[in-house]
Amino acid sequence: MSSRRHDHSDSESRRERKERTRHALLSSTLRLLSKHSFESISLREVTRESGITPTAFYRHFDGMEDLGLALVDEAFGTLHDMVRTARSDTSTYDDVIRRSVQIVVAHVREHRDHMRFIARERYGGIRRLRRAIRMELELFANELAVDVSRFPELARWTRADRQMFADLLVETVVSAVGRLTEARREEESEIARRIEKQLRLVVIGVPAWRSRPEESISGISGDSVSTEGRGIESPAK
Amino acid sequence: MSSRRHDHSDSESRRERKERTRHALLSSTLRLLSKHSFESISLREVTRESGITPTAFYRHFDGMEDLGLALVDEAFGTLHDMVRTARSDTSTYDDVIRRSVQIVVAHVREHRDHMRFIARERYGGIRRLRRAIRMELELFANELAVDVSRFPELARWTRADRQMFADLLVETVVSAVGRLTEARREEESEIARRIEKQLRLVVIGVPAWRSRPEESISGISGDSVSTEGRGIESPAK
DNA sequence: TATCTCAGTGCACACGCGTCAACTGCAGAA
DNA sequence: TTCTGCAGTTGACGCGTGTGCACTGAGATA
Repeated sequence: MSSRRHDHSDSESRRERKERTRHALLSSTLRLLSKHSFESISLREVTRESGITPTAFYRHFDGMEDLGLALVDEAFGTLHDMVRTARSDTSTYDDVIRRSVQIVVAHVREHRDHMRFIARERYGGIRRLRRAIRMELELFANELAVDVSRFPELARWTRADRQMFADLLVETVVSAVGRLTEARREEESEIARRIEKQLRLVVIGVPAWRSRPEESISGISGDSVSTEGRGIESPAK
Repeated sequence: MSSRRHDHSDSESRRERKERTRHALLSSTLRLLSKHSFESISLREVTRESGITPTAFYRHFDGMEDLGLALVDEAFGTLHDMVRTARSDTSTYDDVIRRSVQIVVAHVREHRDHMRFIARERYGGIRRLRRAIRMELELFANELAVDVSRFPELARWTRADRQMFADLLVETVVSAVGRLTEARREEESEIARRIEKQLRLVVIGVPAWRSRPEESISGISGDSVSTEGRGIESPAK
């Protein structure tokens, strides 16, 4: 793990040192992000926090936007690991939802800064960052949409409906993650409880789902049957 | 609409002129917000865009944060009007969801900048702004939670469960609003269609809902019954 | 009419910013 | 052992920033 080529290695190789500085830049930025939006963080602030001079920054990144994209990679890297774990665990628990929520909460605890970065900059001021984050989240939703086909109920759905279902789940979780990253420790379990309920409510609607004709959104079509008698009742009066 | 006190009013009163400048500051900021996060917009930029000198800014606001809070008021002002309209319309349509989505889409079209401001700065870098926006959204959710008690099914729920239900609806809509504000006109109807489906899926789960004991989140409790046989089936194998 | 109020101006200040060109010193290749 | 590549430094640049102070001029008041 330490010898490069033959040996004599004493402290650190050149590559290692560079990697260490790069990492310092990333994690300094992450730290600053707990108080400020990415766009309002300056290159100089980051280097100051990392203990290097401003100009040395360019040995690692083209500019702040480039660093931001690297941050997206990093954050989603650990996230993917998490999801892989969650998925393999899944089969051993019959309450998929509860277990998943626990895993998410644990992940937020361990990677709070990464998760905050994702939850925030998804709506942030820098286009390319927003796009990159959204794309990754869409990717998750797509995988999930395929994944849930394992359930017979959902296998009967159209692909589009499964997509919309997965999208709802992902969006709900990401919103909750956003709150979690700002919550104090003792608020976490309350948020966790609520998101678990919300997911459960969504899932519970699955067997009753019946897709509708697609073209009737514009409001011109006459079809206006409410929830088709399977859903909620009409107001008391 | 024009005479102040007796008459002679020619062009504009002092108050009117001041109000006009104030509004210019707000709407300039709103315009700048389409490309940048609030925190990264400078006071000078705003005044430049409004056609006044930087120092005149302070005749209207203490600083940018103060202006931001005024923007929250403004944005939620029009939003409240919208919701009031939506609520009164409700009784005449039996598809509440479809109608509500239409109203939201229309509102986003007409107040795109306000809605983008809300959707973005809800996760933005300035604490007080985030807090103010969240508080207003919570208020909406609370009202909605009370409102849905009109439906017999939901009247039987616990208050906490209605709250979590309203919260899910609000969160889902706000997320969609965030996407809508960035969508091109021809993408709008697709987003609208999806959010309508998502709301419908959530609502369709309502009759099947049964609340659970609250204390079992920590994962120690032995209760691990999945969806109580009412929800989704187990994986195929 | 004369006087007061106050939204907006002009100028100046100290400071933080991103980036440039020239450099230093050391790890690794020859 | 010498040479080279490159992470990091130094110092300077022109520019944008928030804010303080003294001001102006027109609308409101008396």
